[in-house]
Amino acid sequence: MGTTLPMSVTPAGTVLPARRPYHLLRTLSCGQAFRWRADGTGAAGVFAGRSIRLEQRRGAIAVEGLEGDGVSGALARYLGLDQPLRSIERELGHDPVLARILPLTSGIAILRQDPWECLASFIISAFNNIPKIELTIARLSERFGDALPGGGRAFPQPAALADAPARALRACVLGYRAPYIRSVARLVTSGSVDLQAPFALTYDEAKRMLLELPGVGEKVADCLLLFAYGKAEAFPVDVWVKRAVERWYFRGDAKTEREVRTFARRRFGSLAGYAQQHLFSYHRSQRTGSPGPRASVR
DNA sequence: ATTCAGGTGCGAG
DNA sequence: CTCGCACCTGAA
Repeated sequence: MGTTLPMSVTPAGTVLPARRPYHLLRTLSCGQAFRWRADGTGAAGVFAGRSIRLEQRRGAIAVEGLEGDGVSGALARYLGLDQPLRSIERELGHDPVLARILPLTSGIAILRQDPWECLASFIISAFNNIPKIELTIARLSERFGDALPGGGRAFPQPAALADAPARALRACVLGYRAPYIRSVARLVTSGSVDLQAPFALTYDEAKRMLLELPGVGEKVADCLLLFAYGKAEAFPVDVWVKRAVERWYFRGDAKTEREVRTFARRRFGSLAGYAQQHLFSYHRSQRTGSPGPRASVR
């Protein structure tokens, strides 16, 4: 899917075309990535070693901070601007539950994140809560990430974490996940694990490989397959999605994690990942009250 | 104080 | 192979 979308560069910055129903803030704030800071109209974060800010305005994404870097195409791909959301949501809308939810969650694309950052981030997410996940990743970046030209820090390179003293990792509130992070960092740094490999593998093959990594179980593996490797048939089952599926598809009857995953992949097929995002986003917004899927989650 | 939070790795049956 | 449980840590 190496798309080359048309784009334009103006003195004000770069502008990427975004087709309806693409929704930038919903995409960046539904738990796929943990470093974007929404600020009402847009979001600030790091991409390709630059601190940038994004803002959606009628059919386009305005980008500040990326002038002349020649990575606009890569950014468009990262943001999922090339994904046919209209037809995807039309298809998902055949499901009565999703048909009811979609008006509130429409426009969520699947990000194409860097595999390493995604791996480390979702290991950290295990048995954790979002504010603390964000805190941990922010501290790791501040302490171990490369300084960026426009201020801010990159997500830490594997090598930076591979050699990190246990004490320094503890200061980032990693808790019991610290050894997992250091282990995967060493595996990647040493070359014994190739994080590019899953791109060329099938969903099942790639999942089998990822499950070998310390700290990576079914849920984290599916997050990686979906958010980094573009395997849209992945359906990560976390506590929120499990509850949502039990409630809306099984009248509240308890199901095992495996049953939920099997059910979803069967029902939604190659679009299971999108279905998961809508279910997760909607259910979580209900539980946590406002601001809802449309706005930022601080 | 007790419970919960976007699970995973264990050992036991 | 399924099931039950401990687990860093901070906020409610």
